[in-house]
Amino acid sequence: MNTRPSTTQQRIDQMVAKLKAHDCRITPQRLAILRILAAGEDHPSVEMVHERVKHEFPTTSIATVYKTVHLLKQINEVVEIAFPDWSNRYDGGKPFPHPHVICIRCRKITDPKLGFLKNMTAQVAAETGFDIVEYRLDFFGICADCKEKEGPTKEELT
Amino acid sequence: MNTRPSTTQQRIDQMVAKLKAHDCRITPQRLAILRILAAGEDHPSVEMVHERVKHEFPTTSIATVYKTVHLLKQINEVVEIAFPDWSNRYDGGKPFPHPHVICIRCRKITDPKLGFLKNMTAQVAAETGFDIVEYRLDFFGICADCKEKEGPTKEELT
DNA sequence: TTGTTATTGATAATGATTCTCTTTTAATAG
DNA sequence: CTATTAAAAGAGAATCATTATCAATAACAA
Ligand SMILES: [Mn+2]
Ligand SMILES: [Mn+2]
Ligand SMILES: [Zn+2]
Ligand SMILES: [Zn+2]
Repeated sequence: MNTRPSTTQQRIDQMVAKLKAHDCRITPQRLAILRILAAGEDHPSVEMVHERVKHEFPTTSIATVYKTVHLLKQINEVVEIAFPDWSNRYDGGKPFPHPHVICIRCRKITDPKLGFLKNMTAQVAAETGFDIVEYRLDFFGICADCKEKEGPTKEELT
Repeated sequence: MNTRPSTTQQRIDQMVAKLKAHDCRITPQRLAILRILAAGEDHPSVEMVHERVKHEFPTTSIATVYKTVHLLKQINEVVEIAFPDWSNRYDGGKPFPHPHVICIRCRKITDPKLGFLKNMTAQVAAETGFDIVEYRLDFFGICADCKEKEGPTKEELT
């Protein structure tokens, strides 16, 4: 039933280890935040993480969530999917650049399985003379659930 | 010398036509903003556009630039490259989704020529069940100029 | 030329994120 | 187990690019 892949626990352990390596303390709040992020899959916002953490620790400040997420970003243990129009979203399950598919209706964010990204950055580096350190690839559209709910859409460019 | 490809004038004309089709008025300020955006290549921010427009019309408000850029975005005559950390940038030369290469030192933004994006969105649509309406692909790195200025860099993740 | 109405320009408001500062607490050693 | 100390939590103010507001101005059709 509730069988999570053991990789989630492994990810938590990795994150804790990395934090300790950086002389950071493992507080109960941090551990809770970290567990939520490590689960991945749902790409929550800071506010969403805050809501969930409060179930365990009701006095948790949203500032603490912001600070923890920022810290994890610094040490490359979480990927930030930042948006100018709405809240940033986070993926602690795959802490390296990877593409995302984003529903512009319900804002669901998922990780597609794609095979054509092999040597994308190498090709760009050769073409432009840049040293590429990371990339960001987002596809925007309407998810299957939203399509079903309101029929086919014609134009809906953001 | 100053031979611009005639496509810039064509782009200006396209933008003007589209604005008229939407019952928008062509003011001198708008035309100036539009000329700057149509030139493309440099991907300016609103503030940069404002600075340049003021050479022609010194009383121009930055609000006018924001409003014009927003309008052009609505009618799909400019591509917005939005950032959470710094000012958004705009490309009026190629008003359709295309990849960008961004220097994290000097913030130069260029259009790479890439050939592997053929049926990228189709593949994602098939894989995820989404109707993909647009995408965003950014490569972040150090440009050739910046590399030269300060020697090779090891880690510089944002 | 006139009338209508979109646009301008100046300024206030917004809102997610960051900053500041005091209190609390994790981690370590004795 | 307790004391020590620096990191972290929590609360609230500050930031800043962008948006909203509104009176004054001007584009454009008649
Ligand atoms: Mn992801
Ligand atoms: Mn471009
Ligand atoms: Zn959806
Ligand atoms: Zn550079």
